[in-house]
Amino acid sequence: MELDSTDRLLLNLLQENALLTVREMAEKVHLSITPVHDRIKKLENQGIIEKYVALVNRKRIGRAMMVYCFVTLDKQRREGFQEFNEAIRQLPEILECSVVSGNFDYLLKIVVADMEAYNTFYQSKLSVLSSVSHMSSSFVMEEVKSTTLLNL
Amino acid sequence: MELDSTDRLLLNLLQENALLTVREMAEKVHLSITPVHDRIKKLENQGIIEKYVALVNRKRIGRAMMVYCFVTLDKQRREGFQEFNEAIRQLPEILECSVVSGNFDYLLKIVVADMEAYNTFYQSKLSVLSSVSHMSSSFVMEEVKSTTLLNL
DNA sequence: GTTGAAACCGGTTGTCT
DNA sequence: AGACAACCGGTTTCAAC
Repeated sequence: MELDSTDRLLLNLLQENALLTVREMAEKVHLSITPVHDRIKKLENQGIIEKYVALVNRKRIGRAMMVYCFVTLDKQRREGFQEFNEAIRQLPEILECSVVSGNFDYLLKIVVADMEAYNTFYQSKLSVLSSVSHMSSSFVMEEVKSTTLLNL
Repeated sequence: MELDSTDRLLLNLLQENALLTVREMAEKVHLSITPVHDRIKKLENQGIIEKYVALVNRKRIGRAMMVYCFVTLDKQRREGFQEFNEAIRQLPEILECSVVSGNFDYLLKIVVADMEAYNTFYQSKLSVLSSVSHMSSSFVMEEVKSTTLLNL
C-alpha cells in the first residue's frame, strides 16, 4: 500500500513519458527488469496509475481558444446540481468542471476553436441550462504552465 | 497537414488509451497496420501528438486538496509578469497557470496534500512572490469532470 | 492503400537465489 | 523481493502489388 522512493520515482518517470521501456526504467532506478515490471503492474492494479493517454497539442488541431467559466446556480432548485453535473459531463468542449468554494459554485475549463465557436457554444449549450443563475467567462490569453505531472 | 476523419479517430483513440496496439487501431479504423503506423508517426512528428503520459490518481497518492487561486499583479512593475511566470514554472504544486481576461490577471490550479499543506505552500511560496498585488483562493469541493480528451 | 516476410525488441511468465 | 532465461507478441522496415 505504501509507496517507497522507487515507486515514487517510477511514477514520476511514467508521468513524463508513458512509453519508457521497463528496461530503461530499471536502469534509472537501479533494479532489474522483473521487480520494476511487478511494481508497475501493482501501481496499475491499485488504481494509482489510472490510465495511459496521448496528449494532443490543441493549437495544432485548431482549438486555439480556452476559456474559464464561473457559474452560479439557482439555489432554490434543489435538484439543480445533479442536473447540471450530468449536462456538463455530456459536453466534450468542457474538459474540467469543479464545485468550488467562494463567490460562485462551479469553475469550468472549456476548449473550442475560436471566439465565434465559443459564442455559439455559450449561447446554445451553456446558457440554456436550467438551474443556472449566473455565468461569467474569463478568456485565456497565455498558457504559462500546463502539466499533468503530480511530482512525487 | 490536414486531418482526415481517420486521423481524427486515431487521435481520439490514443487520447483515451495510449497503449492500444497498432493492430487494434487498424481494426477500429478499417485499415491495415502499415498506413495506421505511418499516420501515427506523422502525427507525432508534426507535434500534434505532444507526448504519451501516465495519469495518476491524486487522491490515492495523498494529494486530496485542489485549489484554484486568482492572482492580480502590481501593474506598476513592468518586469513583474516575467518574474512571476518563471517563479510559477518552478513550483511543482502548480499544475496549470494561465494569463486571463477579467477581474484578475492569473488563474492557477494547485494540488497539495491537505489544508495544512496548502497553508504552508501559500505562506512560503505564493505570498512571498514580489509583484503580486492580490490573491484569492477557491477550494475544490467536488471534481465533476476531468479529462485530457480533445474530442475530434 | 494492402499483403506478407523478416529482424528486432520489449513484455510476460516461470524458476531460481 | 530481486535476477535470469525463454517465449510470445508487437513494432518496424522492406518489398511487391
